[in-house]
Amino acid sequence: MAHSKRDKQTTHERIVSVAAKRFRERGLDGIGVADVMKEAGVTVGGFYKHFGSRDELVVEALATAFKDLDVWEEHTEDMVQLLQNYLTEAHRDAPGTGCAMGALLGDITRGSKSVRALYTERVKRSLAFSSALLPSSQRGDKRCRALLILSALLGAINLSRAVSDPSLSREILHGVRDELIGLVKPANAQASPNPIPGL
Amino acid sequence: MAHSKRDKQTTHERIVSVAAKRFRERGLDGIGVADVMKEAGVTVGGFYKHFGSRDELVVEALATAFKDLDVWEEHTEDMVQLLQNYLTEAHRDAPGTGCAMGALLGDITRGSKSVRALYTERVKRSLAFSSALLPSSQRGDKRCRALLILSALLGAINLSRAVSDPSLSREILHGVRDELIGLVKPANAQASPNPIPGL
DNA sequence: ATTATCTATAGATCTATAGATAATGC
DNA sequence: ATTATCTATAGATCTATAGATAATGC
Repeated sequence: MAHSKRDKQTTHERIVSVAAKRFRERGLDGIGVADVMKEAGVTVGGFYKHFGSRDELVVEALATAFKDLDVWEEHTEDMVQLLQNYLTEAHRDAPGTGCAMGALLGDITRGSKSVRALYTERVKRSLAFSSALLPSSQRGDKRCRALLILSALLGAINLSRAVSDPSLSREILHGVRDELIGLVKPANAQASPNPIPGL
Repeated sequence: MAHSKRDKQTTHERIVSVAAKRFRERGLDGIGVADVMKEAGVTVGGFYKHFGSRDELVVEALATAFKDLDVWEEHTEDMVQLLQNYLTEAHRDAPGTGCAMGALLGDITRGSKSVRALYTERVKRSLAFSSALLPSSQRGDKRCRALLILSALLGAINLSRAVSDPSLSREILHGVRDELIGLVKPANAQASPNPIPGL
């Protein structure tokens, strides 16, 4: 026990990293500080030397979880690729390392002011990112299209995790994915603004 | 104290009714049995004469909350009407009496087997209902379109409740609503398979 | 001397149970 | 006599704090 200042920082990072994972898996109320500390390899007593309150950990963990989204966006080149990566069984089954906006969607409403503010900023960033990925020739407003896509992605990943029927879960992921791809794809014959006669 | 069998039944219904409202507002873990009993006008000690466990109350309350959806569906004549009623600020601000699929979306994943099974059945009913409302001439699969609409509705209502910026919240509701209406509308010039001349 | 972490526990909250009380209903 | 509800509490869990311990770092 009683290590250096440098060690304290890595301990702190370990605590936040464990929390960022477990909160996404079990919800913001789904794991207590004692269990987080234990999984980080320390005991509960030191917690308040690291955080002023439990909610401070929640805020830090949320910020850390959002970093995964920044990385995700950096590796995303177009909207179809984003849709194909987001709506997968692998993502559905790994909420702890997946999209925190999705994993915590339902928890945020009941969260603290700071938690909601942080989440709100992340939503704004995602909307800006999605808008920028959409083709400018798209009919209608790019902003509204981005709002629809974000809502559908968050709804579908949550729904696919909620239902207990595996084949329905798969159907949700693939159905919504294909439907959204159909909306953003450079529009083949079917959906052209100038319909080709006979189709 | 100590009323008739008839009174027990109405007490039971009052407990479930309070729970159906509060669970939607605060989540399945957001209110304890003591507070539910108190709001129903009884004390906590009688709880286990009404329910075998807390989870039994959750299941009954969920079933009761879903009855509001049955009523909603009965009063819904077309998809545009459904979208216009669902994605409103009034609905966003009244989760306790609103759509339970939306209010509890994020909680179900961590719910009991019975809770998830009940939720899953309700999702299946909603998908069948939405499919039936869609015009059969719609390009693409009606089933996939219904999956997209349900995901977008649940995602948007949750997102509008989560964000702390009121104007963003409004934008989500109205943007997704208009975008979905654009997808299902008997299609003006842009996307109609059988465009009516002059419309 | 300071401090990072430890053991121990206070105090709040929650589910579930035990036993008492006062009506109902054969 | 049965039973619907009551008061009271056991036992588990959780956040937060107090004080001890054993390293670090001036």
